[in-house]
This record gives sequence, structure tokens and C-alpha cells, in this order.
Amino acid sequence: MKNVHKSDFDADPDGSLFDPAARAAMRQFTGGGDTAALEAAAAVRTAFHAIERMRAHGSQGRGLSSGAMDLLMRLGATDGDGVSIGELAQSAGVSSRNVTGLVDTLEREGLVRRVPDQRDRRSVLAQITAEGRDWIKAFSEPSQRAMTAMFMDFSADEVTRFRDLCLRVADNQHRLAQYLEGAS
Amino acid sequence: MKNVHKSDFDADPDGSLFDPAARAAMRQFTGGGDTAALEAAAAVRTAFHAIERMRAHGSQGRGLSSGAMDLLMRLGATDGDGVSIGELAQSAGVSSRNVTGLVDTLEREGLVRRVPDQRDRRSVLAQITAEGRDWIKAFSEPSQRAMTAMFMDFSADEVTRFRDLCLRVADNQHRLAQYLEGAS
DNA sequence: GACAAGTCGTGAAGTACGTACTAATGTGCT
DNA sequence: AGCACATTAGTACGTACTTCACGACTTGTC
Repeated sequence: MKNVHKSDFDADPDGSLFDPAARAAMRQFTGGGDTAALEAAAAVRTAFHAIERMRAHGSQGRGLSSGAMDLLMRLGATDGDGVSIGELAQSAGVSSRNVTGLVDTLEREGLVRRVPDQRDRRSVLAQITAEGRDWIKAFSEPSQRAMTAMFMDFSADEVTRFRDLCLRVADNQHRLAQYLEGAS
Repeated sequence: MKNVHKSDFDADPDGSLFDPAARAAMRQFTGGGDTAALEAAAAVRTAFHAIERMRAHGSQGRGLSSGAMDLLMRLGATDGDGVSIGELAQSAGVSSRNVTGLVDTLEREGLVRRVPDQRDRRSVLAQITAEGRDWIKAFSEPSQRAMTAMFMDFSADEVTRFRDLCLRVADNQHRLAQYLEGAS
């Protein structure tokens, strides 16, 4: 990670952090209105990139992207014939096109293989390989340690609450998308 | 947004949401260890993509990406000769190469222009144009509405706390990166 | 003044993610 | 049976973000 040296944050009177530069920009943007939602959205962005950087830095060498790692973990948890691309996409909440690409990557690394689905010949099943399971074994502990470090000053309750808030945002988006789809 | 129909979440006994499929995968991954940090990290990813989708859906047509919008807002808040690429990168917490690309995009749209820095001829200043300010005027209200909708069932306190948790994660990453840099 | 070392923006290349479209295949209605 | 329509994975294309490498430029030191 070069050239990225995030500026420090300030703290509000209640102790919660905020990004002064972002807040100033938001205030201008909203014309003096409420910036809370925009600030929170920007903060999610910041946190996401931070986690992404941590992962890139942590699992040096054979580091998989978060998307690929997510898929591999999901495949590792199922001990059957494999999971179809579409099913993976739905469960991970990303486009199937993206899963196709990630499976390409994992297949190139030898961690996953494609097998045709005999029940539905349109479908392709992704199966984790022995190497894939080895990867999981090898990277489980360092990954876990890196992510634990990211939340080092969080109480257990805060971690849980944080997860809850994140998923509620995702839930809202899902609901809104469905609502808007109906309106079109 | 096609092909993306995120599965629903379950709620823990304490009412906090979690992703059952992800948790199952994590448990396998950690070998039965604590999955809290990994689950939280995955949740951030989910929330980030949700916000990204909302923005893509909301500001249809002349929709800028979140990165580009962030830059434009920062430029809109400064009424001087402009801001250098590196300064923007630092303030937004991304690589300067990325800012170069985003300024390319904004310049193509006519929302920003590049001017040489007379004090330092290596440097390039990005200036917001009149069109850029018009864009801000036009998209301020809908963007604000969309982001408010994303947090519709959040109390004001929860939004603030959420922002704080996000920025603390970013702060931890920053600290860890500096620490690890020293160790190499 | 000259020159080594650091900084600045950007070209090149790689990954992740999205939409729109297509070919192959499955399904349901008549 | 046959045919319209849905669904699946993948192709093509565009954007965001990253690291690495490089040329243009500044700065600190002699």
C-alpha cells in the first residue's frame, strides 16, 4: 500500500469519530442540511477499503481477493457435489457474472474445479479441490488474526452491533431495490 | 441491478442480524473458533456493496461513482485555485493513481479541469467547473434522500455510532499498517 | 552550480465488480 | 408434440481500485 496515508479523524463532543474534511464537503453539498447519512455512507466506504487493504497486506503472496476468499470458504463449508454459479452468486449477494470471474481465478489457482451438473445441463457446479482445502487450512489462522486485529479496541458487543448495523443497511437496500423495481 | 438478490438474514437471540450461510462457512474456516471478527468484516463488505448499488440505482444517467462524487464534493467545498492530486488522494484516503483516474473521468464529464500548479511544476491542480457546481446542486437532494433511505430504520444515535465504528476500523488499519511497515 | 535523493502525476498491467447481450438448455401451456 | 418463455453460464465492455515503474521536477547537501 503506497501513497495511501489516510488523514486522522477528529472526535465529536460525544467521542465518536468523524472525518473533518468529508464533513466540510458534505455540509457544502447538502447546503447546510443534515449530513449524518452521507457521512455514515462515506465511513462505510472508508472501512471497506481499510479492511481490503488489511487483507491484501496480511495474506501476502497467495493472497486471494475478498470475493474469491468468500467463495472458497462457502465451497469449503459444503461437502457435496459442488455449488452452481448462480447459487453462489445469490448466497454471496453478487452478480453471477462476478462469480464466473472469481471461479475463473480460483480455477486458475487450482483451488476449485468446474464440473457439469447432470441434473441441469445449463448449470455448472464449482467444487473445492484438495488444494483449496489446503489453502483454507494454511490461511485460516493468519486471516483470523488479521481481522481480529482490525477490531482490536472493540468490545465483543460492539463487534456484534457493528455487524448488525452493516447488515441492516444491506437489508434496507434490498428492500428499497425491490420497492423501486415495482415502481418502474 | 440484475442477478443480485441477496439472501435474507437471520437474527441472533439478541436480535442482531447475521448471515447464516456466511457464518456456517466461517465456522468451517476457523475450525470452530471465534467468527465474530470475520463475520463483521464480511458484513462491512456487504454493506459497502449495498450502498454502492443504491447509488448506482439512485443517480441514474449522470450518476458518478462514489469515488468520483467524493472528489467532486471535496473540490466543491474548497473555493481556491484547486487541489493537487496528491492532496486529494491523501484526504480521501485512496492511492494517488486512483485520483488521477477519477479526475480523468470528471474532466471528461466537464465537471472538473486540470490546471498546472505554478508553485510546483510537478503538481497538477484539479478545479471544479461551473458545470461541476451545477451537478452538485442537481444531485444534492436526490443523493441525500437515497442515503437517508438506506438508514431509514436507524435512530440518529445509531447512525452516529455506526460512523464511529467504521472510522475506528479504518483507524486501526492505519495504525496497523504503520506498525507493520516499521517491522519490515 | 552540481548532483543525489525524494516527490509528483501518470502509463502499464492486473483484479473485482457492474450491465447488457447471447447461446444453450429447461419448463410450462395449449 | 410443439412452441413461447424463463433461466444459466458466459462473452463483451466499462469503471474503480491497486501496485510497479518511470520521467519530470524540487530540494537538501556539498
